[in-house]
Amino acid sequence: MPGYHPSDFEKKWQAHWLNHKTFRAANPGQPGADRPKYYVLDMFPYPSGAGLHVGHPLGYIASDIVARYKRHMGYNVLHPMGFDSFGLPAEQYAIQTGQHPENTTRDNIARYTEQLQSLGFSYDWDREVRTSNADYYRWTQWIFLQLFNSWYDLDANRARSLKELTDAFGAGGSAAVRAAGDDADRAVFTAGQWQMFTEHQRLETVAPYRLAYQTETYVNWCPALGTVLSNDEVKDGVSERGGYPVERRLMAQWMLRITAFADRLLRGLDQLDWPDAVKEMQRNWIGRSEGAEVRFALEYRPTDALTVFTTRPDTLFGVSYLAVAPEFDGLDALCTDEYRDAVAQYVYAAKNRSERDRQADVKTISGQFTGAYATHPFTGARVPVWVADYVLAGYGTGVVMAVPAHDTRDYAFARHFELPIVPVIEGYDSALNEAYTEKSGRVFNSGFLDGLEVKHAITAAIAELEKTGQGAGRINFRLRDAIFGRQRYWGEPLPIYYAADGTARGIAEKDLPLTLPEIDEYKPTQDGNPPLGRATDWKYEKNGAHFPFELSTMPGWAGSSWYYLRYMDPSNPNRFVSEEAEKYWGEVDFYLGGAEHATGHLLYSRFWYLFLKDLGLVTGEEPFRKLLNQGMILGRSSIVYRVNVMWGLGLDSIDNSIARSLFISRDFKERLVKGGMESLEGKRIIGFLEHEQVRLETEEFSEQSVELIHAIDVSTDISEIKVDVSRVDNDVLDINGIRQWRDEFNNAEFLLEPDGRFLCGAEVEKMSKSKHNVVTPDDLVEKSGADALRCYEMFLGPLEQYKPWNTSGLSGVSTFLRRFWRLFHPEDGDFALTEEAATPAELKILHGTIKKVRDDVERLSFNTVVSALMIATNELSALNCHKRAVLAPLVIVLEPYAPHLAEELWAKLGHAPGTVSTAPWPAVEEKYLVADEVTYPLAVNGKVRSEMVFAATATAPEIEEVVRASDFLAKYAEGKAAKKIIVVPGRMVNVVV
RNA sequence: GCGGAUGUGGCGAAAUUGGUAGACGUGCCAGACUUAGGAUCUGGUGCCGUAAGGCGUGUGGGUUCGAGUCCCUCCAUCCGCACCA
Repeated sequence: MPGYHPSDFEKKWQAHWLNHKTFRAANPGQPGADRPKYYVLDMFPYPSGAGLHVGHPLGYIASDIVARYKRHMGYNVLHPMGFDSFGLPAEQYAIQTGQHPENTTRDNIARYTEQLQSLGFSYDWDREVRTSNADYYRWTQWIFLQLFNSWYDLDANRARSLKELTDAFGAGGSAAVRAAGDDADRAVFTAGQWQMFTEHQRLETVAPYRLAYQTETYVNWCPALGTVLSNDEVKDGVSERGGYPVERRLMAQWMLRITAFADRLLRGLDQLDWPDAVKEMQRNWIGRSEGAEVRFALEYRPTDALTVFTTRPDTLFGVSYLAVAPEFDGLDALCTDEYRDAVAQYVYAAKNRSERDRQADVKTISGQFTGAYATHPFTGARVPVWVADYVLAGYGTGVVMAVPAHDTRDYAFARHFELPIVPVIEGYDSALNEAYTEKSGRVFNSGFLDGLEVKHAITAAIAELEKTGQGAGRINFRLRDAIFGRQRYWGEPLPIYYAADGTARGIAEKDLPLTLPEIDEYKPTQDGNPPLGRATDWKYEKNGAHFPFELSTMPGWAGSSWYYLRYMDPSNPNRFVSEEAEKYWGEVDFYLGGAEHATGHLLYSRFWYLFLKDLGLVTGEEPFRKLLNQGMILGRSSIVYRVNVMWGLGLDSIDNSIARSLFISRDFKERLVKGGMESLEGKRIIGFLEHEQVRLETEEFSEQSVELIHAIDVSTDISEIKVDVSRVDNDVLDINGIRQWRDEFNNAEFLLEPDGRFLCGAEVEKMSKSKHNVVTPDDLVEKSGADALRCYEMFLGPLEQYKPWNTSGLSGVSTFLRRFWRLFHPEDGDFALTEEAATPAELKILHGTIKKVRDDVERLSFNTVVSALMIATNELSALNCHKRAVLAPLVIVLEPYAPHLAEELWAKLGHAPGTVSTAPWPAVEEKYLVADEVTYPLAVNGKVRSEMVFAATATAPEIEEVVRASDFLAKYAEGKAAKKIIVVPGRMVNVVV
């Protein structure tokens, strides 16, 4: 039977592609690798139990279009897919059900794979990676070991191996190196002392230099999940996943020293072709700020000092107090006896306020004087030291110098505690009741800084601090080292064991992978250990002895920080990626994914890449050259409105005692809201009750009604119930369908619009099961085909935008594909094309379309391509064009968007199956692109007076001639002869008289 | 508060360098054809107005012969960060 039926061939081609490995990317040495490479990458999904909804494929479709387009352009395209398969949801499910996360993960991946394949993506499935496979995470563990065995040399500004560090220690002691990290944690020793160190001492000495290290730190502890969360996994004081409360807790944690790379991570952004929003977020997250470190000697212990970080050393003469964070280390020692108790009390209260409370109410000003005084480095004045919870322990030194006149928070604090406010920059006005925070103005009241502009005062102040040894210029970063351990099961085990002397050591490379042990339950142990504490035999065997393994596992972002490298050489047993493959594929040319990974995954990946580069393991500059964020497709929830009414048949039969619920169509709801609840009593509401075929009215009878139902009371507010969107079409509720959906609707009454329909309200929000607004691709593919869905998702609008899903528009692209099909099947019969030569009109359509599609894909404007193809199809239909010369090239142009249809037609055109994807992009013949005619505005002395149409091929002299000969000059230039005629090609003619 | 983005018909949107605003698609209206279907085809559809005509790209202003597009002002919505010294 003829006609366009995608189900006839879509599955066929998908199977063909899979069986023939049509989209296999060639690695160096394989046939095809001589072509230029192009690497198109999707952010791989976490395979959740819910499967894909229509929002998920949006980015995959776009990247697939780019991949397919690049194949036509002659590239060797790497376009892989895999699964980020370690993660919390599978673990939570495992805790609840006892199911091994491996099983649920495997099932979910199977479902994802099936759904992805039904959409016709051109992935090279041979390269699939799964982060939870031991073959994969062995290399995640291996990279961790490299981090564990490296340190960061500030002089060379790169990561280096520990061997080089210990060599340096042996030659020059601890003074021989400058390393990233906190020197306060590190021992000072000479080369001679190093030589005498035992192995244990050496390991202890080296530990605080490592790029993967353990430390006691305040972490976000989530009791409900039994694990530590990173800052970006905590939103508003609750966990991003699950929404459980999160508290601050001091714990020993594995950390990665990402801060060592802060400056390079910041500077690298400049050369990336990424959305500004993402780059800006990363800059913000890294938070570089220039300023100075200033030492304030303590009055009673002049050998000790409080060091502050400030970006405003120019305001030093305006300091009226110092403030330290409640968590500040030497706080207790700082206090005078008189104030010790009060301070302790304050600190206790401050610490017990949860992070959320502290953030929620920044307005409340609190603090406590410590009794201590420091000495001002320039004036020698006494500066009181306070403790205040507006000072953050984690930023700078945990101590600030307060300049109330020029800082909003200091100002509020000083007003509250009646501390002095000393203006030192012109611009402060005490009458305004606010600080003057502009970074401009002239300095006064400030000794040697007087008269300087802020900018110069900053340099001068720093110079003075450095001269007197009381401080120095300093650059501070907001970025914190990344916590790298999770107290949970479903993640990569850290390849670490603890030797008899208690030191943490990496396991030998030959013992990788360290595979997850089987355990009986996935919860933390009774005594609060991570789930791995349940494993029996979780011990490292070395020389016949057994040592305990680390119990925490890696965070979710470990595996995703390097997966794009594994795709290059996915099954290499000897190396995480071979040198040749890494060198060949290089950087990812085009990376597509959600903006939610802006500061997590995308920053960690860059960090790992820079680290691997320092070790000489990768050869590019950055992992992802070009990045694009696809927007989210939102659901359109359908809402029905329910009121409780008392009602009966006819006036006499009202049963006052029985309130029944009634579902009312949207318009009645609006009337009720407008008129208030009384309107059901006071005003006529006419509508049909669905199954009784009578009118519901109030007070007044209607002549047409056979039986009357009186609503006499509305006892409750209108309640809104979200209903399954698959039972709603264009806001019209399928009442029979909804009756079967839920019991509460089964015997419900529905008040209909006069035309007999029941309308739902709508709300646009994230797709989620609980809102019943999820639309899955499966039914749509089944009904309209994958090609239609692909085209439609692109047609929806600009890729980056957030947009609501609306299934009804799908019919438009279905029609387009059917029409395209018909160009090849005249009269909707058999495949038949004529061999006639194309007319100029047809060639104009053809070449215009080839160019338009090419240009639009190049500039990543995916939506306008669909329109262009629709217009071409409609125009060729109107011309009744069924010519091979015109239509064959269009099949290639269509292929990235509708690959199944293209394959089908390509085969019918007589080509070998599966070859359309590599057919060269048709050449554009420019001569067919020009317009027939162009309208020129005609102006006299720059004032437009008229317009004239010229042939598009008309030259400037020809146009001048026509203008001169026309009555234009006589009419608008009052007959004056033209001094000069200026022709702007395609734009305008200006006559100067 | 800081940073980023976006405002165009009933709806999704287009207009790539300033040059006929609203292409294309939905939705709606009318018609054709049909053993009424969520099929196909044709025409119409920015707003006001019977019409002539007028008004129209968030607001107000500016540059220009000409502004959705460039400049300034304000407003609204969304996203990210947020006591970062």
